[in-house]
Amino acid sequence: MPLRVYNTLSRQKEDFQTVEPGKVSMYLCGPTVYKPAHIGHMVGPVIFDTIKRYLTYSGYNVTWVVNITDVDDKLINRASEKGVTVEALAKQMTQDYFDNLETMAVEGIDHFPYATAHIKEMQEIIATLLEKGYAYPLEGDVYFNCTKDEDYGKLSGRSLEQMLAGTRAETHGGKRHPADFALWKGSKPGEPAWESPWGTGRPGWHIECSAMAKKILGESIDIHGGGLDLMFPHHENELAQSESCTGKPFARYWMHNGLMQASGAPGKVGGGHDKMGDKPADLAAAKEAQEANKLAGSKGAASVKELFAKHDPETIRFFLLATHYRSPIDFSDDRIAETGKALEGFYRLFETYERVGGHSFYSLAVESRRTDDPVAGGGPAEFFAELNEYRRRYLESMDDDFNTGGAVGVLFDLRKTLNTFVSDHKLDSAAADKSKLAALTRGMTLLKELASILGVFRKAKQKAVSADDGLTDGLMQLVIQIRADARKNKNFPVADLIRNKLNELKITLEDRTDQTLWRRG
RNA sequence: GGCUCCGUGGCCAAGUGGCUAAGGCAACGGAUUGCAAAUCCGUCAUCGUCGGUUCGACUCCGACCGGAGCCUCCA
Repeated sequence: MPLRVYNTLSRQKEDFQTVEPGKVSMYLCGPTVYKPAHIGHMVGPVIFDTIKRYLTYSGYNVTWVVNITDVDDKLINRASEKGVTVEALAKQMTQDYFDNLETMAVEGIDHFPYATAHIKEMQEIIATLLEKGYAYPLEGDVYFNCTKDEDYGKLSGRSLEQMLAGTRAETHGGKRHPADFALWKGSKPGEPAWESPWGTGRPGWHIECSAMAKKILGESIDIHGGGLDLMFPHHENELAQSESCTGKPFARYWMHNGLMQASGAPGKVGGGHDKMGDKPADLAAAKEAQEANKLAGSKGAASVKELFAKHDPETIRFFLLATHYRSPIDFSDDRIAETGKALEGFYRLFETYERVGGHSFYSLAVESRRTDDPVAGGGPAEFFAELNEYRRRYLESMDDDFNTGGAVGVLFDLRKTLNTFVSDHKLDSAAADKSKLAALTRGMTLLKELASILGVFRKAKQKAVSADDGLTDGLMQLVIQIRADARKNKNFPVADLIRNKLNELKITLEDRTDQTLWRRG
């Protein structure tokens, strides 16, 4: 079955066909670097990182661009609030963003173009648009002429008439149509500014992406991604500018990820308000309620760094991928903690494998490209049949518009099968039939291969390293030894006392047939 | 008011015009264990409501109810 991708433009899944065979160009709208990233900012990168991993696995050569918006009203305002230069703030926040991406195992981004480094390219597009009559200057600004663009609104499904009806005040008096948006803004004193044929100023928001995508990826790209909130006006405008400029389709597939929502956010009164409607009072109340629901204004807005202190980044990544990318996700600590529990079983399996197989799960070498060769090896045929079925189901899910939620389910099935294999063949004991080991290794390798596509289980988790670690381990071995003696002598009250006290210290003991294991938590 | 979208077991969540509607968390029963832990086996849904289309719908259409996002430079 071929890969199918949901295209916002057509509102349906389409067969995936690239502009150039074998190559994929992908553009994702990046952050405005004015404050530390919150979890919502990680959703797009994690999802598109996974998409890139899967496309690469499927044999495509992918080039992925994420822009950095380092000139913008919010940035200017915040810099002046904090008394630092726009440049310094942007640099600091960009670094924060990069750090977070690394922590989240987002590794596939090939280019991070900066808006301020592409002013010339933006001006070229604006000049072309002016030349073709798609733009007009107005008092030091330059506006895009929506009326001139016949299919304006095709991405978000809005018509100019509808927008006319829905628009309220605050539009620049001289604009020809309220929907017209700024390509170039004349600058006020003290703001970052560049020379231009239309006076000193800075670019409008939308033009950046058009210019950088065009420069790095070309006039027609394969995938343009972003949060659902960017569909209108940002993507709509980007699309309008780019296509009006080049006369070519800008992006084949527009992909929008669902937004993270803070569940249980204060003021989540939902429902009671008739949206933006009638009376000004209601309007204010509705707006307030809406603000409260926004991630940025609620407890979910804790910076990702704060979140990393509470949850393993791998758990967070898994949590994001357990739901379909187009669905909204309710964020809450409990939910992530639940995902953490679900992952425990995998880590336990990896430990078991290391004990049984003699080497680390993480050191297994996996296929980096998709192959049609059946998973095979010496051992029970039913076992291999199951492995093949899991791989088929996994790939089928991913081929269906990157259904990571379905793929995650397969991972859990595979885990169960591997655990069953270990327990059926008593591999986790001294009397293990070592000939079954190769089969287990093949299964573990498949698990690693499939998990790698999601960008999880790729590296051993960093253990909390501290100066006393050697001491702790030594002490634990001593305690375990003492308890083993007690158990041997049927002195269970002492053995249980030790175990219970350790539990209170958040240490869990696991008595196996030939040894006792311990772990924190 | 306009434009998108969603409503699956206690919670989260995948999915399909027709075999027994994935999986996770929680719960319960059992195996295992000195007792636990871990693991395994088993139990746990008719898919918001009402109509319609169809031989047949949870899956298509309509209405209604409930929820979300956007229309106002949040990813």
